[in-house]
Amino acid sequence: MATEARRAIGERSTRQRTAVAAVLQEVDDFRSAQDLHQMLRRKGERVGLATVYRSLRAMADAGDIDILVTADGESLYRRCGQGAGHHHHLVCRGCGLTIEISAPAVERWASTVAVDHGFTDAQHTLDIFGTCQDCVDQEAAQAR
Amino acid sequence: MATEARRAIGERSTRQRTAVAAVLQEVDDFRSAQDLHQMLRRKGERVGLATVYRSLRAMADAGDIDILVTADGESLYRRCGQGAGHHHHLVCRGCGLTIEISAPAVERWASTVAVDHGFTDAQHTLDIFGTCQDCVDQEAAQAR
DNA sequence: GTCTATATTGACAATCGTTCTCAACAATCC
DNA sequence: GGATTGTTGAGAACGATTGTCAATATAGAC
Repeated sequence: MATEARRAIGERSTRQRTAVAAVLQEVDDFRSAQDLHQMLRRKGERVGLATVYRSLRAMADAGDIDILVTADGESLYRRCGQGAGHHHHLVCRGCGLTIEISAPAVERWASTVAVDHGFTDAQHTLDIFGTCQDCVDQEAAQAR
Repeated sequence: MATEARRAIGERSTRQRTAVAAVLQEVDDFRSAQDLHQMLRRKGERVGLATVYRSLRAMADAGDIDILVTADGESLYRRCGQGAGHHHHLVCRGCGLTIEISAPAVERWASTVAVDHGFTDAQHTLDIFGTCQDCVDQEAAQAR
């Protein structure tokens, strides 16, 4: 019987978990779990969908990846700068291009707002969505 | 055959739609569609779940209510200050207490960030979650 | 008020992303 | 090698949301 505390998920290194981490390294933008599962299949990696979800959740809990919930409730995942700490995202609606943004001033503002209203343990979400230059150009080309 | 353009949903005023709007007036915080449906039933109003969803979507499209998507993908709805324009929320994780916040400086910042990176048609989401004073007090009382 | 056109409703099926179940499996430690 | 136990996979289950379509109610014309 173990005297140590219960181990967190992600203790063992397995082929599947390595594969999920690897495929996340290949893309720069946010992808859904289903997308990532498809990518793994195409690469010939045989990983169950449930395992993809479990691995992603474990990585998110460990702070190794970012999660972004879309307006229709789907969760998107993306690796983030190791140890980059808290940051936000500028995401292209067309191609998914994602740019990480730091905004210390906004952090301070959010913190102040919370304190001013008597709130403690404050966290916040902040993401900007738009259309990047490339996608604007493409749309213009297609409209022709 | 009508020569006019297709009418938007929400053209007619019905008992059901009035009921959904009324129940939204009774609460100050964000509620799920399922919650609101339950509240209607308890009040004796017989409104189908699908109709609740349709009404909420119509109101959201008209800009009469706010939508907030939780981390687990559920959509929450709340009436918002009529014509208050764009604003953000400070939400209590414990009781759901919601405070509307305006932050012109943040609006400008977000807009600038988007433009600087060549993004157009930018929108953003920004919400702060924390624990309000009342909930902190309650937790402290229970821990005793 | 009556009539008509049609927007709206409701019950239920269908969809979709995500989580659960549990027997089979494999990583780690001895 | 063998035991222990975290992990996996297939499919079922789940929950929120949307689609379907006949029945109904509303707004405006008469």
